[in-house]
Amino acid sequence: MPRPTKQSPERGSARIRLLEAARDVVRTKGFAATAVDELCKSADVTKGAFFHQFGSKDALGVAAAEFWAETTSAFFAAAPYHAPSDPLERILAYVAFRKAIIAGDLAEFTCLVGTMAQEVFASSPAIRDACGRSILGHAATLVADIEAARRERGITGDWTAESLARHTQTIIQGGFVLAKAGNDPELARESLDHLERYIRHLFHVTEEVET
Amino acid sequence: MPRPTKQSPERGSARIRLLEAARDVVRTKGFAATAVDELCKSADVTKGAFFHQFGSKDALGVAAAEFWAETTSAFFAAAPYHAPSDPLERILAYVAFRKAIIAGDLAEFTCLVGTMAQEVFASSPAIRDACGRSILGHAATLVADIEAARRERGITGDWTAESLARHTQTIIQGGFVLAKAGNDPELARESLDHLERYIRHLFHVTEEVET
DNA sequence: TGCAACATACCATACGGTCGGTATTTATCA
DNA sequence: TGATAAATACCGACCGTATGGTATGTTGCA
Repeated sequence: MPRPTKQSPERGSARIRLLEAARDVVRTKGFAATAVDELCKSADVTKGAFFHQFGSKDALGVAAAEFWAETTSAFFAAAPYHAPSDPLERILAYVAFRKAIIAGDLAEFTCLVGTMAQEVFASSPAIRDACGRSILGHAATLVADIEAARRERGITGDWTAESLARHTQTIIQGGFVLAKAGNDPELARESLDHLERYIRHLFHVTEEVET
Repeated sequence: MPRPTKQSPERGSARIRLLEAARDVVRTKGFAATAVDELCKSADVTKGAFFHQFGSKDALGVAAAEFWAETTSAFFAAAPYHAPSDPLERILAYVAFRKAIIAGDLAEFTCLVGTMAQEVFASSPAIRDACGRSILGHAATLVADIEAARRERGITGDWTAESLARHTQTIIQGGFVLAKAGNDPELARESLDHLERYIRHLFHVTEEVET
């Protein structure tokens, strides 16, 4: 419920500015190492505003995970990989898109909720669950295309569309871990190449897919 | 250089006890959220001993990552997956072994250095690099078998043994992230099933491998 | 007039780290 | 061999700061 005023047009945006600051700072330093004061400074907001908007640092964590889920789902919904008419092509375009957006600084393309989940899975169930909903919710957006591709091409096998969708997220998240540990984004990209190869294998397509 | 005495036989083990405590506590709470005092209490050691052994909390982090690298490499060197005479079978046995040891509490089977790397990749290059060496060093232990299997079976393709070895670690690390986020170890196991299927595909083996 | 949205000063505690001191082992040398 | 010096391993009280959180006041709109 932000409310801008005439004298200070920035007023009311404190919540969103804090969520954006959390997204940027926490992705870089982790949740525990990020101080509330630091977020306030980064968002140019006072501590009073912080604790007015979020009752606690934990609540900010939950809100940040939900904010992440909202913004990323909007981002991926608008992404160009949905364009192909063939569902398998859409899936492969998704993988290519995920690979393409791995660029620049590590903290810019890695995943907020994946990082937070690793840190707080035991100490803060609320944050953990919000992270889980974000990751698994995103995985769920891939299921329909996988199932459609499977039906269309008469693919059988002892795997489910849901599990393959989650597997893509496993590889993306794991790629981020390797990229951070090795300080090299290429480590994340190369695993997406393996994922693409795996998917082509599953659907018996070794070359380019034609509609 | 620990040195036990007659009066206190526990003496000298402070360093190792601290490293073991770090392994257990940091895996559960993360590095930043783990206080030095807490490690001392958990290891039944005084703060003086801590800062005598490790000049700083950061140095403890580096030592913990190196300790992890040493203990895990000994663990995997002694593991039964090396038994098969066929290299491809050894690789598949490795994947099966990684799947088998995913049991019990999340903090018991997840990876210390993967967790730490995510947290400190930007704030502590020393810890990050130690984590990177542990993960990539472990990946390197798989390369020889992958190359042997490839040679033996005349497999070609636009992928390298090194990259496939790293890909296995991507899937393991990513599986841990999903397992934590979803609070369900099965999420890690199911991705290892996909990895097994992928490897079989790569080597044109769809059923059991016979020597 | 009431209430949401701040702002500011303040607080108790927890944190990483320091420091002077002691006990025990090891190296040195007459 | 025995006295002694040097070094290692450890103890525990203390320190300055940073931290999450609170209490109280102010502003501006409905």
